[in-house]
Amino acid sequence: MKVADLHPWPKVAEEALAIQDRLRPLADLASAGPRTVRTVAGLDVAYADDRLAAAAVVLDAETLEVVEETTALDRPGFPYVPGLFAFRELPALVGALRALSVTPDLLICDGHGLAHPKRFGLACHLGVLTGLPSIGVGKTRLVGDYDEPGTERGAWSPVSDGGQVVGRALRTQTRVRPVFVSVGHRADLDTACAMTLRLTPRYRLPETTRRADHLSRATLKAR
DNA sequence: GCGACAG
DNA sequence: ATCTTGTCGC
Repeated sequence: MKVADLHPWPKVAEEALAIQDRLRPLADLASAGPRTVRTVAGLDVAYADDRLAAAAVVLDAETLEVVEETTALDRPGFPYVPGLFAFRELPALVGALRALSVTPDLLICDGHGLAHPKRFGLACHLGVLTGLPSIGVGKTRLVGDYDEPGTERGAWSPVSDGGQVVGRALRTQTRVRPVFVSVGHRADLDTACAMTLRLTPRYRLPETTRRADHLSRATLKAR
């Protein structure tokens, strides 16, 4: 699939922050989620020494069967800095997405979207770059306060930051710690949570990110 | 000055 | 993210 060019890529935090400020207005956080979601793409990155491997796995949203999977190798071009995480993984992720022959209906990112200090996490950034609906499903909180949701699968509670609801703590498995769902681009929070639940029939994390996680690690070992 | 801090 | 042994449980 086609993805907008990244250049110029920032080298330091100051430049990265400027890019976030410039792209933030382009994120569509208001419109309703896609009407029909037939395919969903999971994305993840694995690290080793001075290398990283990104993987994109497209699943049939109905059967959860693999439709296509791609990978891309890269070198760390930016350090890990909370809030600027996207600048570390985006190049590799975009590489994997460009290798895809199909265009997924929704992107499931391993990290946050709106639930970010500048309201422009990885999911927003990737959504703007691809123009595709995207959501963020993180394993831990980055910003915001929230009450522990009920113990049953499906229970959730809002995550608020600066007097604004930026996402939800969603229980995907009964008595298992929740995941953090937030909007990225062209998707609403209800749809994001509904999709997350559809993708977690058995485990805490979406089947999409689990598959992408395995593939990225295997790719790193293979070379 | 002391915590908090996606992966 | 990654480094790591054993251990509890299906």
